[in-house]
Amino acid sequence: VVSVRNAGLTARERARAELTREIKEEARRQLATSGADGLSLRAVARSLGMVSSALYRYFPSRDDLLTALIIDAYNAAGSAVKAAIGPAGAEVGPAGAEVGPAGAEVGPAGADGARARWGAACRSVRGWALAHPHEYALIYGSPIPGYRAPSETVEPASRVPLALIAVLRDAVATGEITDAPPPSDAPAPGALAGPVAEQAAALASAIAPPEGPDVPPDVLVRAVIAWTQLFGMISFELFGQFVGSFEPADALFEHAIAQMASFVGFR
Amino acid sequence: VVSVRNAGLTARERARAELTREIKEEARRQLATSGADGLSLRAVARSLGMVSSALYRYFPSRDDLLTALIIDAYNAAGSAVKAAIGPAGAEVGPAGAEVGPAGAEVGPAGADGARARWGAACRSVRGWALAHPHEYALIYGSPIPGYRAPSETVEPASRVPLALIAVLRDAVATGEITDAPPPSDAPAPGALAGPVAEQAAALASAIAPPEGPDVPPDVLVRAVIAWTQLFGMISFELFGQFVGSFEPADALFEHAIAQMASFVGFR
DNA sequence: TGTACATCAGTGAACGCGCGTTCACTGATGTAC
DNA sequence: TGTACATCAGTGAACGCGCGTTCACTGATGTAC
Repeated sequence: VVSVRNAGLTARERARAELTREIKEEARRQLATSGADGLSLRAVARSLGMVSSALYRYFPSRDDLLTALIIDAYNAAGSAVKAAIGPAGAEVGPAGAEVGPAGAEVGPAGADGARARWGAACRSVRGWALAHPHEYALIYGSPIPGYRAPSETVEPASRVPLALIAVLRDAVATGEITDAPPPSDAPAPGALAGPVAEQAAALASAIAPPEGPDVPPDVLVRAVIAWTQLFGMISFELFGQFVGSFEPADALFEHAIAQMASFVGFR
Repeated sequence: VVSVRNAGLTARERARAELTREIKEEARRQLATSGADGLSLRAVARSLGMVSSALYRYFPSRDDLLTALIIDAYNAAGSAVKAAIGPAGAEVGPAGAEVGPAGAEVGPAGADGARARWGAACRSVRGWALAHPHEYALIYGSPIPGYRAPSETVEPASRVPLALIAVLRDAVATGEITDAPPPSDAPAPGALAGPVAEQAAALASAIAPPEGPDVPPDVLVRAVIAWTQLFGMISFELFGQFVGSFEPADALFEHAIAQMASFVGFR
């Protein structure tokens, strides 16, 4: 019986899918109190009214359960960002790169302008992190001692960065981002140094779509800086480094997002 | 017997100080393999050739040992930064704030200019983090489940930020930092919004020295953004988010430090 | 300077607990003819 | 449509392990007179 979607699933298969979901859900709940490496198969089984050995029908080991949670978390974060930035922007043809940095006011990329989409992406990362702090810690916090992430986590981990890059690419295509370094008076510190330029160029061409313009290395590097700023700020907020100064941090985030968007070069 | 320094210490006292040090050292070593919440008193005792109950003569509980490690880590990070920025800059008198943002090339604050000191501070944080990744994770990584940091950790935790602020203050005093927001063409996104302005002003006056100029809120907020950028980038490097793109990250760090120094307003 | 007593460091056994994983098993669900 | 067999989910007991903390104890180090 080849099943399409859900209908053709046998009772056993449906039960298995359901229980797999419930196990992960309960495990996520326990992350909150015990942290990643306090996660206990026995405790999860107990909460589900099962015997601990039964879980081995669903996950061959504790680490595999952890891997599943990590992949889910990356996917959830990626989906949040993708939903925030909306559909892919203007589908420019292969030769759309010559718009120049002094375009009109309204960028035609997607429903919103590129700057707004970038801001929405940043906000959505923070929003997801605040709503799921333990899953955030799972993927962006300290590594779990004794756990080696298998290669299946690599692709999910790239979803957020790729979504951000998509915004960059659209912005470059529509001229909503200025290629030149941000107007700093001193000429020296703004220029891309050797190794960074190489790494950025390599990355830019690795992620270049089959057709359409590249993201210039300058832009890419500035975006990486903004990206690390965002995650640093989220980590500080979640992990308590702001207590007594910038808490609540909502306003600080809005300010930082705007500043860093300008820094990246968004018009 | 009132002891001065080390001389007047009794043999018992010296032995106790020595063993306390060794226990913490061994515990730090174990952080590397087991992580913070895998830290085991029994394992530490075993490595030291003692029986586990003996440790209770030195630390009343596992959490107290953790607290000691956390305080040590904060202090070590703080010392690294303080050593990097060198002696406090130009000791300007109470009315040294009127230098204006268009000063001369060579800033007379300390041995180096303020921009160089800021850069050195950033580099020293990263250097310390790379040399002590597990202690970095202990204080700046995900919170340890079930552990509540006692209030004694608050003061050590403030050492790094206070050191950075000292650089800012010196720079403001000597006019090595431009108060105006970084030259962004759009006027709106650069301005400080309501709540951030208030939080920044409150913080600025809370940390103001008895005499001498304040750090303007704009500068403070931009420095916070740069500060979170630095820690975000360090965390990404240590926790493995850069693998395959910007690794090794030395050049990226140098570039980011320069860019963010300009962003903060350092001349 | 020497003795009597108090303080302290470290021992070893024990309490009570939780963990991941394996294994032989029972009973239900699915499949092939 | 019904039967025989294979697959799978869940059980319960067990293995071997490690943990934090307490407690009564021995022996060494320090202190007061």
